[in-house]
Amino acid sequence: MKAEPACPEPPSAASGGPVSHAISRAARLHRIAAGRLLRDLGLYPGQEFVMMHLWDAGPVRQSELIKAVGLDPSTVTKMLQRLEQAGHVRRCPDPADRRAALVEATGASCGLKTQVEQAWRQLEETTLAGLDEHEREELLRLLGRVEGNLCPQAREEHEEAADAADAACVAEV
Amino acid sequence: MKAEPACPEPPSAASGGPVSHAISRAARLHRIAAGRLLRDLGLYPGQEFVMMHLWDAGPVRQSELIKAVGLDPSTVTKMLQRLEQAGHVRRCPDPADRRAALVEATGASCGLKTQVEQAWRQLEETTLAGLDEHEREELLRLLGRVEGNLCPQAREEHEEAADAADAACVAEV
DNA sequence: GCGCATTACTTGGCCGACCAAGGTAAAGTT
DNA sequence: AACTTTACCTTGGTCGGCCAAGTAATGCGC
Repeated sequence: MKAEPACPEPPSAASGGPVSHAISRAARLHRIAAGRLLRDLGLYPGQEFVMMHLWDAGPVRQSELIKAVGLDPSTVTKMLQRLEQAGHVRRCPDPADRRAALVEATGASCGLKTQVEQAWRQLEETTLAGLDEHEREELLRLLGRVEGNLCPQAREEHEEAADAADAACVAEV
Repeated sequence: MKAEPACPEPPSAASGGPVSHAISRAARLHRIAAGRLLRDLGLYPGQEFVMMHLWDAGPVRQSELIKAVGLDPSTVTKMLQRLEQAGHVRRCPDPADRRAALVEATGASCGLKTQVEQAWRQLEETTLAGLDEHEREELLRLLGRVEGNLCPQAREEHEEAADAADAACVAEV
């Protein structure tokens, strides 16, 4: 055995935001689990989203892909470079717009599609084991709300209310 | 305006696992939001967990810290190197065990504590805006279940049932 | 037609995070 | 006492992911 995620027990310091902590941790474990399943397929966690979109959208402009997965453009660029090098993806310049690039999944990646979907279903089931249909829907609904709360670009008003003096601090000998 | 996370609308391809998708996306947005708040404090997302533990646990062995945050040892090592260089953390060899290292937050980092807690509270509130107390508890409970499902080290039986032939695939001209 | 903003992507840099492999010191065995 | 295992940490490499800045082509106003 190696690192053993180990499920760091009830987080002593859930002090500030218990839900925030829970989100981070659950997501990390989820990503690791996804990574394990994907690894055997030759994909790295994160790439599934790109491939999935390409598989069921066909050739698309890179900009559209970026919008679809919601990642930073630079992230997608690098990911595509690696996916291309791995043979999962092909890119060619858009004849209609010379600054744009068209991206599509290669035929070779086709076989992966089924496997990735299978893995993804398995991950879903593992993740939600022991939850009934109602709970799953509720979780989905709540996560949707969270997503909605977090993404609105309008987050200008930072509301800096930093006033409280610093309390006693241990450490520092 | 720059990238604008943009909240990529109802994910066309939520096909396989809707909840898994929701977790990934919500977590990513959450992390970005955390990053924005933390950035002004001179911390990078992820480091908060380490600092929080150090603040309310005092000097600890690195191994204990690793167990507490549940990250890979190498991740913590590098993070500590950066935190040390930034002056947030101090490390010294454990006199009782020469292979171990003791870690503690520096006095300078003390002022940060309050601010981080404040930021973390704000993040929690932003994340959960519009959810009543019952919904928050429910979300926390469900995330806890997910965490439990995902972390059990016993994930030996991979259950490879890859049999279905690959379906039709578009792309590839 | 010319200049300027927009759009589309790339490059470089930095971090968190993983895995794999290594080195050293303590604990357990024989 | 010598050997083996285990624990603790580090190094190196690779990825996803962000930001900031840069390049190139398009479109718009004039």
